[in-house]
Amino acid sequence: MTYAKTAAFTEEQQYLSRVAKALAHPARVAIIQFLASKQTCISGDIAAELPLSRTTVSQHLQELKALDLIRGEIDGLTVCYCLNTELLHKVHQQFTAFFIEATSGAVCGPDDACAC
Amino acid sequence: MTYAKTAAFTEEQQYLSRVAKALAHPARVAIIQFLASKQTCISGDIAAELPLSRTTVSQHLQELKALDLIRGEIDGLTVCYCLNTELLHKVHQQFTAFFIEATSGAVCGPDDACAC
DNA sequence: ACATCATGTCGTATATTTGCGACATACGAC
DNA sequence: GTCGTATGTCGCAAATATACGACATGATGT
Repeated sequence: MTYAKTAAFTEEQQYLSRVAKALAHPARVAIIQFLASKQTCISGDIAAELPLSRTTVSQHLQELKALDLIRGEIDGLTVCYCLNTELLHKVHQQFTAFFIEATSGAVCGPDDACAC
Repeated sequence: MTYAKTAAFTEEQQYLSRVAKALAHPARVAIIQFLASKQTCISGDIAAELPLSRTTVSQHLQELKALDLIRGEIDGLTVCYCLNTELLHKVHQQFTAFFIEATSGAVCGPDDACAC
């Protein structure tokens, strides 16, 4: 991303944007929703469900795994992916805090009406 | 992003990922927080607060404006940016729904323990 | 050991993002 | 009108992301 001056931003801002980037692709959103829809963890069936090649899905999985949003357990021949619900809960709280901070001000009206 | 088969994903997944991409950069998170911190809307002071050139900040503002997350009112010589709190509230609800869906399953334990 | 199946990794082509300088535009003061 | 200020737009270079074929790895069955 050419984050020239990354150090100039808050840790909170950087983490929030990293997680947001993880969700910044419909395939990754779909992967998380798919894992959530199955009560039991699923392996490479994920690739079969998405309109992408195994390679691409694998890369998306690695990105989600890099943030520890999902976990992968090797079960013999297949790999068992599942959501890290604890971390997802924390991330949810952080996003909520951000949105509450952003919506509490209530500066703009529905149409326009800037309070300047 | 080379969204080869974008049509293959849900509208919900696409919108969620678009908003996530808007938050996928610390500068844009910082911009939203900055606008939220000021009770009154601020113009190009945003550029002065960030370690980026006016040009770059302007581009980030355009990206946020493209999603209608922020609004810009021209006030003579300066432009008055403010948050679209209504939309932000809706987006917050959508994110919350997504995270609740993702965390309700509770598949993985804290350490590992896949239920496969 | 060997063949087979499920995954992951590497290399690569294309598309997008990021950042900024240079220019264009628009308003207000004179 | 002219000048100075505040923004936005264009164009370019470098960094990332995206997608996938080809190959490597690792476990299972015979």
